[in-house]
Amino acid sequence: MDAALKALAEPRRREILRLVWLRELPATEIADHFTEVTRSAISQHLAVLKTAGLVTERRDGTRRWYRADRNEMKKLLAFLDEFWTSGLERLRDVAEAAQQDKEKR
Amino acid sequence: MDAALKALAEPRRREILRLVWLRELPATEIADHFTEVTRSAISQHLAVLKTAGLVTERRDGTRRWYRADRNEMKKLLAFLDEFWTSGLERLRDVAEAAQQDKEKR
DNA sequence: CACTTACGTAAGCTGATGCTTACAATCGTC
DNA sequence: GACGATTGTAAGCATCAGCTTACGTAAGTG
Repeated sequence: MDAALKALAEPRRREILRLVWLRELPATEIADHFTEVTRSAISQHLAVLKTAGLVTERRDGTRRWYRADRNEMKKLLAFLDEFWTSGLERLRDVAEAAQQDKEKR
Repeated sequence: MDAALKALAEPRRREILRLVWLRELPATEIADHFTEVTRSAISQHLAVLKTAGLVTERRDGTRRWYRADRNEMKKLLAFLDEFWTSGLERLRDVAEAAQQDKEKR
């Protein structure tokens, strides 16, 4: 989850994720979309996305097909959403802080 | 928005954001929550969060009070959500890719 | 006006990260 | 089995990011 967030912090990787969001693509074809960077760089980005769980790899002969693992993105959204929803839970911490304030004075 | 995502990729900054999510806190008090890092480091993290628009700063005498700007997080959630919802829009790209495939063969 | 408190910031170190240029490995084809 | 295609990977480099220490600054306090 932490890895997913870090992976998404990179614009190039977000672009890759967009490419394989709705369709499966072989590595070369993904790399072809990026004219300013080497195929090797894209390969490394794909590795990061894969270990972050954001894409899956399927081997077929000499090709490797990549596709977005939407489930991981779903988890990420849930995690960030937690910042909102579980605010109530953190009221405990607020209470503690208020107590500490009191003790300080 | 890009900056916000990068800012959130750092665990320490997420922790800070949690601290000021529901209440306003002065810089020193925020730093006190982190025993493994210097106050200076936290100050720098706060600067990052601020330029990313994730927190706001309010000066009062010698103190600076920080608080989460939930609006920015909302924008971020909307952006990530777009990965899901506007999948249809990207069908255009899929169609283009299919066309290119055809031409290749 | 000295002194303290509450902070930001400049300088420098170090490890991570994105990139390129080799090279290696695997699979299909002739 | 040689060869081209498709891909990962190792090595090296430059830049970035997080950290510390040291210093600067502005506002309260005696």
